Amino acid sequence: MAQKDVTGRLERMDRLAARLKEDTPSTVGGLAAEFGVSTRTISRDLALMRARGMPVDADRGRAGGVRLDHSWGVGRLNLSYGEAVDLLISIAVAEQMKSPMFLANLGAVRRQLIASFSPGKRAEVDRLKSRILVGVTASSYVQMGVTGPSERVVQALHQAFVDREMLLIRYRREDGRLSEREIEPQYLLLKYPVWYVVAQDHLRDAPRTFRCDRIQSAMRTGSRFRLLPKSYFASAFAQDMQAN
Amino acid sequence: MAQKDVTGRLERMDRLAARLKEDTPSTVGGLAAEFGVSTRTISRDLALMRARGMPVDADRGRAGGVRLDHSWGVGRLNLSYGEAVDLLISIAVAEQMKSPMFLANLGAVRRQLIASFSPGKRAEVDRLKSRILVGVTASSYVQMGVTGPSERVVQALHQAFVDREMLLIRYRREDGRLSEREIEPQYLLLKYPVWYVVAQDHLRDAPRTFRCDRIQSAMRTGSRFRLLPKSYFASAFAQDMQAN
DNA sequence: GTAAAATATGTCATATAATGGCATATTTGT
DNA sequence: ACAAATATGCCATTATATGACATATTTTAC
Repeated sequence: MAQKDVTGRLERMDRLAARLKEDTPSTVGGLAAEFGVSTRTISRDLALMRARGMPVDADRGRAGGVRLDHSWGVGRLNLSYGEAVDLLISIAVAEQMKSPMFLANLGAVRRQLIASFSPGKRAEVDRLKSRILVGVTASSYVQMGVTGPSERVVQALHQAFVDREMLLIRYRREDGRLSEREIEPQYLLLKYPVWYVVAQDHLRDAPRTFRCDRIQSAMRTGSRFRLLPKSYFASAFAQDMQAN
Repeated sequence: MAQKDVTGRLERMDRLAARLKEDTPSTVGGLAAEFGVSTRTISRDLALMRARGMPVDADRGRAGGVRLDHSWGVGRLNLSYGEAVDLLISIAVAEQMKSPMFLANLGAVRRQLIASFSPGKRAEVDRLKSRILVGVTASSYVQMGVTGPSERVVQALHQAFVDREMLLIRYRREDGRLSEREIEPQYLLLKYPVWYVVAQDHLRDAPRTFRCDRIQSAMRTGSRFRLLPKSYFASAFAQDMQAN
């Protein structure tokens, strides 16, 4: 049944940790029987886990037992760089959206997430975060005309924004006409529920703002651009210059 | 410098994993020197890490070396139950808000999070999630009058909602008058940016909806309530009965 | 095309660590 | 007072990890 070939102790400690997380009452004796080792060994394993920072609680005496402190590690996530960045930014955006329900514990998550980056990456993520702005909520008039943007467009825009890559887009202007442009997605602006791209437009060589749900298609070009200061786009941020 | 007393191999493997995550070029020989063990030992450690699921990549030949696959575990989070629940729910809400920027990778995070729960907890969280509804965005008229709800109120409400505890609130009605009530916070409804509590009101023994930012103070009572079906609150959800 | 630099894996003797079986101290509920 | 639990020390025994060496394989630089 149980595969015993993976190098005994590590394997057992993993299973022990998983077992403790289940939050069912356990005693050293019971665990020993379950894992087919002596109680002395389980005791030693638990001591080791404590030494390695797991808050293993134990009650002595009758009806005692071993538990994992309730505050600890029910969920253990292993995030790739992309996932970590998206999560961090989503939390930052949510916090700026001032609708604080369920955000109480997310500050702690954000801090943990930031701490897990190396200093270099941390600076990179900070820079990224500072390029996302949250403005006032869109007017009812604008909201009427909102259509969910296509998934493929969002995907391409997202990647290009993160990687600072130029983007070829087909854009439907307010008057309904289509135009094709090459843009540098410098900033993103959320006026819920609408996202805008604040970009340098290569067609006119001037700053312009695009509504994401009006972008018909987007293709990455592969060539990167240099960041321009917010002041260059001042007009785009008009009433929204509150954000960090 | 380095503490060698913690039980050799586990400690070394931890440090090795941390070292690989730093993403600086490494070779088996270099690591062996760094950790003061033989190359054979490092090789064995790496093999073990692979067996345990870490994607350790290796290039043979000149200028080869060992790396951690880029898709893997930059950020490692250890979430308490409360944090995991809040995160999960926030992601679920964000996904329902149909503003998909930066949500691309969050599906994967959500799945990982769900997988980390035991089946019992999972059912519990599902039930919780189904008690949160996302409706249409608030009208401009309503948005004008929005004030950020007090942090303490949100905290208490949040806890009471999660724990299904009755709540004593002081509520400022639309006409400005204050009233004191005992409510059962059964459902939460987000019409961005405003949260509503859909509750059973003990004062009138009838369903009522409260705007969170109008709640002046909230105090938990400690006694729990039983869930009522959505149909009981049908009127409250009027035009918003889209959500899960 | 060959040599050098890297990983990968096998084997064996040996050093080290893990284990079980005690014994004993301590806590705690009945 | 007793029983049931954790906590820890000690020691002989066993299992595992380690290093040294050997060899195969892959890749790049020259």
